Amino acid sequence: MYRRKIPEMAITRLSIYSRILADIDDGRTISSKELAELSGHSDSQLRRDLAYFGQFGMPGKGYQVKELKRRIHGILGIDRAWNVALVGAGNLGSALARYKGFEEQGFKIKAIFDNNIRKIGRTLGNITIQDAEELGETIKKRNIEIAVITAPTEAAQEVASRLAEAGVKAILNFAPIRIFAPAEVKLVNVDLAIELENLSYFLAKARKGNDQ
Amino acid sequence: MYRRKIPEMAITRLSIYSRILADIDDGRTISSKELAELSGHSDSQLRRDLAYFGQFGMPGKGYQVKELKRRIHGILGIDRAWNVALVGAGNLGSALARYKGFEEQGFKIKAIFDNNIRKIGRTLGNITIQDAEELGETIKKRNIEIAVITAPTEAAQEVASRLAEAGVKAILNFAPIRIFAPAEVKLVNVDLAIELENLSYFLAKARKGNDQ
DNA sequence: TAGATTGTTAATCGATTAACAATC
DNA sequence: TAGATTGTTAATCGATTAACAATC
Repeated sequence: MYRRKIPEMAITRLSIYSRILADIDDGRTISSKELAELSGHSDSQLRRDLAYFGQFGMPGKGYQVKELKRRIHGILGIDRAWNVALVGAGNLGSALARYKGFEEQGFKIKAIFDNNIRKIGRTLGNITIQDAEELGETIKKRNIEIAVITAPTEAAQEVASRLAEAGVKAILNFAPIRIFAPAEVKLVNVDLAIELENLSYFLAKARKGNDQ
Repeated sequence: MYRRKIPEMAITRLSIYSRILADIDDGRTISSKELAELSGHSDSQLRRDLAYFGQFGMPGKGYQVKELKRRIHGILGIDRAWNVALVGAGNLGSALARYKGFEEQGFKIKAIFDNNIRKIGRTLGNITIQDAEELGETIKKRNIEIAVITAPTEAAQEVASRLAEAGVKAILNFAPIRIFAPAEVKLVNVDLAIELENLSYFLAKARKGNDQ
């Protein structure tokens, strides 16, 4: 086992392997070749990705599916539940609050905040929307470590700062703006406009007659 | 101007530069150093990203903001409007349909499909939800080139195949599954669970006492 | 002209792939 | 044992960074 800097993409791929493994029987073994093909990567890369974290397989046999799942879940931190707060109960926030997939993966929404007086007190997926003023106190009280920002662009930085101050350790930001957080807070951005622009770039390029 | 393979990340960064430039006055010039700082990259990288597409600046002066915006918009294909279809009018689909940001960037939702009889005929952000059966015909009739899949996981591959067959050129897939499309269809996946798992990986690592 | 800043090359860095000895 | 497949090294590939001649 040798630990260097681990490429972020390797973590993303571990999530993908884990997704594929979920549909595979615990009792059997699987080779790096088979699992790699199912997930759209090379066997070489899969073995390399796993090697960052130790030895998992049996030469000549492959990987014990049950054990491999367990190890990958441990690495990804999804062998336990995480408490999550959602800030911003607009369209996207509401959709995420109702999305079953999070709960299934162990991400439990424990608080939802908004500053719109008409939304405060209503419930969303059986969580009561709270006044954003209560953010700091609630986050501490409910041991919330992950926050999802679905607030409007103008409010995003202020929200991020307050989340960091309240002790949140990781932020998933959907506001289309660069936000700053202390170095100890892990920040990931999901920007839907950027994804669409990626598509339109390819379309425009194809139109101009370049080689894909 | 020299054209090699252009890193996908360079395109993502162009979107970010474009976002920053939107708030900057058309009349002035801006140096690679200033724009790079505002967007969180290096000046060297910014010049490199632009260089893939030609010469934009004036040595000694910097870039004319108005012209730079125009060129980047052209590269990204956001100097025109694109017709978009949304497949799946559930929570996420509804949120995206109501999201103003798309329209502003020139991504115009021209059709929404679902196969739930109770949803068909209702409207979402002034588009009438249509029966998914009408997908092929409608896509052709309305010149839709981009589709967004917000259908359930089980339906995603079938939807993608029908979209490709109908002539869609690019697909943004929100279903947490690997889908296949013909090589000429550009496919981008946005997977919320993977993003959250990226966060939990870092949290779990920090817990185990490793260096961030 | 002197100062500033580009566009581009060459050097560096990091990630992926190929190959294979070790091992079941 | 023969065949299969791992874990890891070395080679390759690609992206980022540093440096600077060209230019305004």
